This record gives sequence, C-alpha cells and structure tokens, in this order.
Amino acid sequence: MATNFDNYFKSAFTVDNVIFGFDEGDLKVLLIKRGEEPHIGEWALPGYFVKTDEDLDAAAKRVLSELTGLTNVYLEQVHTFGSVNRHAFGRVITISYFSLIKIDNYTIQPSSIALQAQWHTVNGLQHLAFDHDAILGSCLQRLKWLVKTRPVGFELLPPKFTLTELQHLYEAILRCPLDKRNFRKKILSMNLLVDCDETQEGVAHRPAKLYKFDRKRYNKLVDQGFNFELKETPTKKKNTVELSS
Amino acid sequence: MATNFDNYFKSAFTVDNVIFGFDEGDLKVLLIKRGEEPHIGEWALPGYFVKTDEDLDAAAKRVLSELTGLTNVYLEQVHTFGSVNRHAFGRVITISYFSLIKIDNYTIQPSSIALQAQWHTVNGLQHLAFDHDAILGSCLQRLKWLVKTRPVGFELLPPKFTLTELQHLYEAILRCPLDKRNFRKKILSMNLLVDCDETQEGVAHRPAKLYKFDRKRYNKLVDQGFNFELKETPTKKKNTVELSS
DNA sequence: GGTAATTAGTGTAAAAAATGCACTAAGGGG
DNA sequence: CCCCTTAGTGCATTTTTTACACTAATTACC
Repeated sequence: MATNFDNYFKSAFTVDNVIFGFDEGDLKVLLIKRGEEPHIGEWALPGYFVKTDEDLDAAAKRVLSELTGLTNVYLEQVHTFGSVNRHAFGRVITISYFSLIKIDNYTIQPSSIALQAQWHTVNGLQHLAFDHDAILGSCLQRLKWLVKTRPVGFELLPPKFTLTELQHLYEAILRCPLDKRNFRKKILSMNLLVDCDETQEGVAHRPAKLYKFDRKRYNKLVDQGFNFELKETPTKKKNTVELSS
Repeated sequence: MATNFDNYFKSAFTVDNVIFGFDEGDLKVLLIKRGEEPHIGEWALPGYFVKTDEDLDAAAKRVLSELTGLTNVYLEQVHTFGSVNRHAFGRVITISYFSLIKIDNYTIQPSSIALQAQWHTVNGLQHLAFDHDAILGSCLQRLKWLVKTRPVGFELLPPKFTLTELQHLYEAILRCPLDKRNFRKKILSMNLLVDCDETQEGVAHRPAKLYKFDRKRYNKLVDQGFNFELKETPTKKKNTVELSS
C-alpha cells in the first residue's frame, strides 16, 4: 500500500520496554548495555524499531520475547516520548511499555539485542542512555499506582509464594514499610489467594504457608467492577494535612 | 539533520486532541466534521500531523489553539494508537491528548481545521471516524480517574461557580448521582475553594453563593503529596462483594 | 537434647472516614 | 402573599483504617 502521506514528516518509531522483576527483596529492571553509538557503553532500556506491519503492542511483545523468551506476560503501554532532540542521530519517537515477569522464568536468550543484558536494582540506579531515566520514572510511577489499584504483584512472584514475600514486594514497589497484620488482613479479605496446603522448605525458622493467586476469581471480581485498592500504611506516620494558612 | 534511520520503517504521526467542555449540565467534546476522504462527512477528533521540529505536547497545544484560540490549558497525553490498519490511506500513528477548557472562553477560530467544529454531548455520541471511538473512550476513562484523584473539575467551569454546578460537573463525568451534603462537606474540607462573597443573579429561586478555586493552595497541597481522592457516593447502593464461590 | 535464634502467625480496641437522611432558608413569579 | 424552586445545613450509624505485642514452629548450635 503506497501511502498518501508523502508530503508529511515521518519519523522512526521504537518501543522501549521497562521489564520489571523481583528478586532478593528488591525491585529489578532488565537493562542492556549499548554496543553502538550513540551512548555506547551506557545502560539502556531494551527496545527496538517498530516494523511496517506491526502493531505497537506486538512490537513490545517481540522485544520482550526476543530478550527473555517469555510470552503471555503482563504488558502495558505507558507514555510516548518524542522530544525533537531525544536521539542524537535523528528524530525517533518511542512508545514506552512496562512488563512484569517472574524472574525465575527468565533465562537470557541468545539474540542480538541481548548480548549484554543484566538485571539492575531499580533503587539507586545510575544514569541511563537517552531519556531512559524519564521513561523508567514514568513506568515506576505507573507501577506504583497499579499495585495500589490492582493485585498485579503476583505477576512478579513465583506461582507459590508466602505472604511475607508478597509484603516485601509491595514494600519494594511502594517504597514504604507496611504493617504485617493489616497487610495480611487486607490481602486475605480480597479472597484472591488459595492456600496450597504446603509450607516452605529449607528455611532455618518456622516455615511459612504457601499461597497461589486465584486468577479465575480475580477475573470475576474485575468484571464486577470490584475495587482492589490497597492503602499504604507507612507505619507511625500521620497523614494529616495542615489546614491553616 | 539527515537521519541515520533510512533503513528503518518510518511512519507519519499525528496528535488527536479530546477537548472536553461542560455546559448545560453535560460533558461535551469538541468534534470536527471531516471534509475529505477517508471518512468524509463523519465526525472526528481534532488532530493534525506533528511537524519535523515540534515536540508532541507542542503539537497538541497547537491543534488546540488553532481551533479555540486558547493557550494555558490543562492538557495531558493519554495513549498512543498505532494499529497497522487504523488509517485507510497508510500507516499513521496517533498520540492522543485530552484538554479541559472553560466552554465560555471558546470562540471558534477561523482556521482550516475548524470549518466544521461543534460541541457534542459525550453521552450518547454517534460513531466517530477512524478509531476515534476508542480514543475518546480512553480519554474519558482517564478523565474519570483524574477527577476522582485531583480537583481538575475547576478547569471546566467559569472562574466563579456554585457548589451545585460543581456537583453537576462531577456527576456528569462520573456518571453517577452524588449526595449533596456529603459532596459539599468533602469538597469544602479540602479548603480549595474561596467564597467570593457574591451570589448568583437572575435565578428564580434562592441564589447560590459563588466560589473560586484557590490555585495557590492547590499547588501547595500537591507539593505536600496530599491525597485529593473523592469517593463517589452512588446514592442507595451497597458496594458489597460476594465472597462465596 | 536443650536452648537460642529467627521468622510465622494471630486479634482487638480506638480513631477516622464514609454513609444515609430531611428539614429550613431565600429569592422570583404569578 | 402564596407557591415554586433550588440553596444550605448536622447528626447518628456503619465501615474502614490504624496501631500494636505476644505465641508458634522450625533450624542451628552447643
């Protein structure tokens, strides 16, 4: 199909994918070291050009699966960045996505993109190539909002997990401590977890119960428009507002 | 600047702007009647191609000001739509924005875009050109979320307004009735409104007090991370969840 | 085998927020 | 002057949130 837009400015398009994982109590993001100019040697978000006949979501999925081999992953478009000078070699507009993966499932795929892929702890990350700091920032903000609004945390955990692991995940994303009893009460009251009738093994303390996420029930509640909001409880801090002045 | 991306697919890209207004108790959106193929004669969102040296937000602002003459308007990027076949004449990726304007300020600008611009009540709108139904839908959803989260409603009202007008605005956006006493309590407790010491004129009933939005105080509270959440109160409906099965 | 160390798991009371509800007040129109 | 219309106001009940400390189960170590 020859386009009729020959007189209009056209731009190259990429997708950049903020791939989140959770390991050792920390929120991680998968970055690749750039092997070419510009920004050679700097860490960057995995991304690639969108193809002629490819939908945007499909491009994001492709980037993810080329890198990790995973499909069927939580993926969401976040924001589009298109400043005139964001790429030194010409105008490139990028559509940012984030995805949530279970880090255990991740095995590096031999591919051109993935030559230098590595997980990085999100907190305290160095400067990234291009405007990827801003992209990561906006995805983090979205994830923070999402986790308070929908029970997506499960996407980042192995199929069976303990409530403490889940709490640590929430704490890592929200970056605030939560009260154990209140957290459990709230999570369990949603009835989204199924007790596996199993316990942790190989730990040097009382083993915790393992739970699974009940996706069917979740989908049902979503259909009913149920509100999953989870309010944070930054222990020992009042959230009062100055009404004076 | 000659780009280095000659080997990559490039696409034309546009911004589409969902311009919301509020009048006669209804949420409105400004649409234009297409004067050319494809979709000639259908109603569409105002939008235009982004220029070579133009940032995305700037393009959205340009579309808005060419059409309405307004600048300094609430504007937010929402989502990018880029299905391969969304435009019959070639691939066009569009970045959608929405803006909130005070409908009184709107005077149609003589411009090529605006030949056939008209306000339409959002509720019960007919089919729009291209995928503009989906674009409008996502902007509506975002507005709904925003109005519950931030006091942006004021952007749609004249500088001085009554609490009843404000309530009707919220009801129009959220599409549910609110309790008058609870709504007023909640809104006033945020201390964002200033009593103008004036009342309505020319109404055939008890005149209402006029209020102004206190933007300074709002900015202050935003800095403090204050939570403006306003929960809806769909009168006489319990929000209980089935815990069985 | 006993004890120390470590994390799991549990309930209640107080405070804050949300909800439901109905009458009086003020002005214009006839 | 009465009627109509919308403005404006408070309280009691229910629900949600918050703060908080001890016992239980297991391994490691001596």
